[in-house]
Amino acid sequence: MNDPLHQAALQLRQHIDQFVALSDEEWQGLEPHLSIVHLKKNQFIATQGVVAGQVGFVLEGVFRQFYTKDGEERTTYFFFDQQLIAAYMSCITARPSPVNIEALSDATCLVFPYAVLKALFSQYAGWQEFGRLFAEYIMVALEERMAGLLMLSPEERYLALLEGDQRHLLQRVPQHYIATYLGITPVSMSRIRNRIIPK
Amino acid sequence: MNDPLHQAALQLRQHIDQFVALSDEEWQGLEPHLSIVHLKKNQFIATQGVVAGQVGFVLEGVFRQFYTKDGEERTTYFFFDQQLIAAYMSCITARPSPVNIEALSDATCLVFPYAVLKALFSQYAGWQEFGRLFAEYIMVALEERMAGLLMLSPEERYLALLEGDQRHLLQRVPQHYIATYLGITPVSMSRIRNRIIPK
DNA sequence: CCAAAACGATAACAAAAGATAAGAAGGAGT
DNA sequence: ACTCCTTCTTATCTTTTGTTATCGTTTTGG
Repeated sequence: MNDPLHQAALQLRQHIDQFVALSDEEWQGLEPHLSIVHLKKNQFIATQGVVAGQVGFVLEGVFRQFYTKDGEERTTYFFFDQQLIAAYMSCITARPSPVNIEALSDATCLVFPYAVLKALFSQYAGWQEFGRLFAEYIMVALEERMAGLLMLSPEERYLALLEGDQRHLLQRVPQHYIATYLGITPVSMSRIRNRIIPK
Repeated sequence: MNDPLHQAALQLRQHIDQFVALSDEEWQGLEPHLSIVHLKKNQFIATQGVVAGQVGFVLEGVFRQFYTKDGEERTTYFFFDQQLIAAYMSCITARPSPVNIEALSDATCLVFPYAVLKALFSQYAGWQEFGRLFAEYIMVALEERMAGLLMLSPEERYLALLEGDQRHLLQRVPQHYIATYLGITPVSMSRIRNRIIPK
């Protein structure tokens, strides 16, 4: 019995159960394909221009997903413990990933091939439903993110971050990454902080 | 036989077939619940604060989806012929819609209750798969939209619109709606146009 | 057919953000 | 303990965008 792997697998199953309750048989479709990967700080688990084929589940560590353009980086998401992580657009479309995903700390992930998940979608009703619910979940998150970028000023976005579910993010991630996450420069964010805090 | 309704239903089926090939039986699960709705210009089919329950399919007309905040409007999407249309986030989450959807012209839609679709999801594998693929489709579109807002300057966003799949949009929609779609003011967009066109 | 409203361009000014550079503070690794 | 690198702040200058208002033009509705 591979104990740490099994332990991790249980955590993943628990996470997936928040979307759908899988039968043991359905779960057995995935479990044999799981493995554990250790990553060092600054290591990439997805690279721009490369078709992504792996899905991960963060056991420990912090990650950022970001675009680059003309040497500039814009962070689109942060990933923490107990979260599924993947260049999901690339998996779905089977096209080269537009984004990179980088570990911001030493990290441990459970990983499995997207191809396995895709096969499970067509094989088991439970997995197919998970696929829908998971996509819907991401969709809602993206909609809210887009609405924030479209509706709020940089200052309002920073305030929203301070007061939102993601508050913990500020303690665990360098500020210049957060700045690009908010669609502004680190310098500008520093000014905003200055404008806000005194009040 | 209700001919115009049946004709419209065929169009919808054809559209859905682009995601999955439904069996006749699966299709029959939806068809009886379809009806046709005529809308006048400026009429709303979804309203901020109200839980959305209907899904539509545009047979004719143009729609915009927009947020309001402090009396200001920001357009998040435009809908045209042969597209599914709904305050989908609200349907999925069963929470009050954050957005309005308004007809920009007189319009005709095929409509059905989301509850029917939801029931079909759990009843038929084909519909469940459609649910996943449709959510993934929207997800990819939202990701690209978010990336545009995060990575591109207003001018680049306008250029991207000029050269993108949505080019036709410019002919069919008033410019001040497009401006808020790009996350800028109409005045600013007018300046951008001036800066661009001479070249 | 006419009056009112909507639309788009433009100008002038204010506010905000970007670019760049310099410097302080803290950590990591040797 | 020391150096180097990263992170963050601050200052200056420039550019862009927002705001407000005005003015033709077009569209709409009565």
